[in-house]
Amino acid sequence: MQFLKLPRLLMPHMRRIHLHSQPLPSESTYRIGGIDDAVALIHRMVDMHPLPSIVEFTKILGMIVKMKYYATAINLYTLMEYKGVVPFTVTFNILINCFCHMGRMDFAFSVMGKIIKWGCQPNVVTFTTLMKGLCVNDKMLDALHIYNEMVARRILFDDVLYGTLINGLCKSKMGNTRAAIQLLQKMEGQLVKPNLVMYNTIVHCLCKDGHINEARVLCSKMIVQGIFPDIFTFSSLIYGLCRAGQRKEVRSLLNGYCLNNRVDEARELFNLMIERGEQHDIIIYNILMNGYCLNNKVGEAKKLFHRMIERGEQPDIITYTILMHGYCLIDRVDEARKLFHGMIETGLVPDVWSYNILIKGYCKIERVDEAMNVLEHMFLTNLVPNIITYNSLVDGLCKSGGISDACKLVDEMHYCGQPPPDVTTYNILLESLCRIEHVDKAIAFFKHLIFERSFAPNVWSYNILISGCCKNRRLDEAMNLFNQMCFKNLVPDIVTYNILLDALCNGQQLDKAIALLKYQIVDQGISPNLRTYNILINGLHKSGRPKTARKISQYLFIRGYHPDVQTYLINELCKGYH
DNA sequence: ATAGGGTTAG
Repeated sequence: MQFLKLPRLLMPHMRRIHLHSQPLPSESTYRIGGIDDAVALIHRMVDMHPLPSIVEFTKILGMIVKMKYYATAINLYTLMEYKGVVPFTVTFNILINCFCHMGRMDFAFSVMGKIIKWGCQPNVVTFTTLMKGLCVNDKMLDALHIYNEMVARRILFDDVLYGTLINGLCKSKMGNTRAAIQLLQKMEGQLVKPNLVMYNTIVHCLCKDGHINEARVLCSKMIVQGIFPDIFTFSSLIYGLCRAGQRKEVRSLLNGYCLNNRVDEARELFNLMIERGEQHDIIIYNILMNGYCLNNKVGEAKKLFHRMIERGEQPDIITYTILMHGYCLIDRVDEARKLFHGMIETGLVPDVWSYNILIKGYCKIERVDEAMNVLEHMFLTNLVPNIITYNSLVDGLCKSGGISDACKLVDEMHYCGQPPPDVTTYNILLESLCRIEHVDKAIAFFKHLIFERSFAPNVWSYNILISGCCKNRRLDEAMNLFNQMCFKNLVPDIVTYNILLDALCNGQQLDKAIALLKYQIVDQGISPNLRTYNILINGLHKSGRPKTARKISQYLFIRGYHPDVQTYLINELCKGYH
């Protein structure tokens, strides 16, 4: 792995900068140790007579950008221009890159005007930089427009431009991986050929989205073309196989785990890699171990853990956290704790994340006192808990019946605020109030929060209260809350509608439920989920209307919504949840 | 040689 880690060690500040063109009287080489050195150097250079060449200035600006000091780079450029340094295209490209990273696409575009003003020509790099900026700032349509603009200006595309575009397509909110694949296919007969970066980009996206089979097809294609998978390709595939079949919403409902049998395929791939002597590293071990943990095979994960140590790989903090999480998922928190101490013994310093896993674990098995002890331990080591730490504790306190302690903790957060409570903190309390105490108390507390603590409720907050009202058969109040949330421009989601549908079905108002489904859910473009299906069909069957149930099934089916065997199974598992 | 694409895990 030395090979891969090397570039990371070669940080910009380790480089030496040579001012061959205009040496200073005393020395011709500067050591740039950090951002301060770079800034100081530019300040000295702008006052030299004659001025050093623009190439030297641009080199240093480039280093500053690599250190991610975008605003600094821009300020220094302004100083340079003021002192009479004449920029060229490369300098402008750096500026555009800075503005893109700062999310200021308006300024990035204004640099284009500057380029023309200074008599320079934008080149393929200029456009690639702009395109990347538009992609990451979620303006994919404008990015495609850049592409057309380049065609009009007859600027030749190169592999980096295509790589940028492919990545943009894959990651855009439209999730257009298919378009990216099409673009790749179109390139095959062209001058610029698809390369490893482009394939890896698409394979990674396909795997993340769970389209593991398509990713494999693409891998075969790249091999046929003589492009061989590297460590990134393998890690994407292994990650994809570990997560295959795991639906995010279900995973969260089932407290993080959901079974699939493709982890074994992931392991086969891993073994294949090792047999072939491919490069592999700690990250691949971590991905696979996490796959085992999420699929209820902590034992396998632990075996892998020992194996990696035998092979001379040093587990890192993430390795330990993954294993700890695995044990917490099956409620073996003491095992997680042992690992935690083992980690400290090897000289690793636990971070907030690893503490949070332990705290969450103790809360889940209702040993909140020990969770609080862990919090104390965090304070002792001068680690600052984050909002997840506190929210886990608040939830734990609520679930073990200590709602008043939970309120106390939230008050502390509110008054001494490091960190202050967020909307999730309050939602946890509201949910608990609805469940344990009374919905009236929850609503009163809700109002208090809005007026006294300028609480900004979200859709989830309303869902909690609406559900609370419905469970107490107070449909009118539920509808009032529903209207209130719409009035606040909060858009009800499928969870909101499922709550209402459930209430209508329970209140024998099935025709209203059907109208809600047709005119407020489907017509508004909201996708019904499995739960929606189940609520309605069950409701209709219970009311002795099997014909209507079939009609509704058909209605949903022809619109592309249909449950399969697995979804029914999941529905059964998730009963009682919305 | 100064500018632009994929950095995967909790």
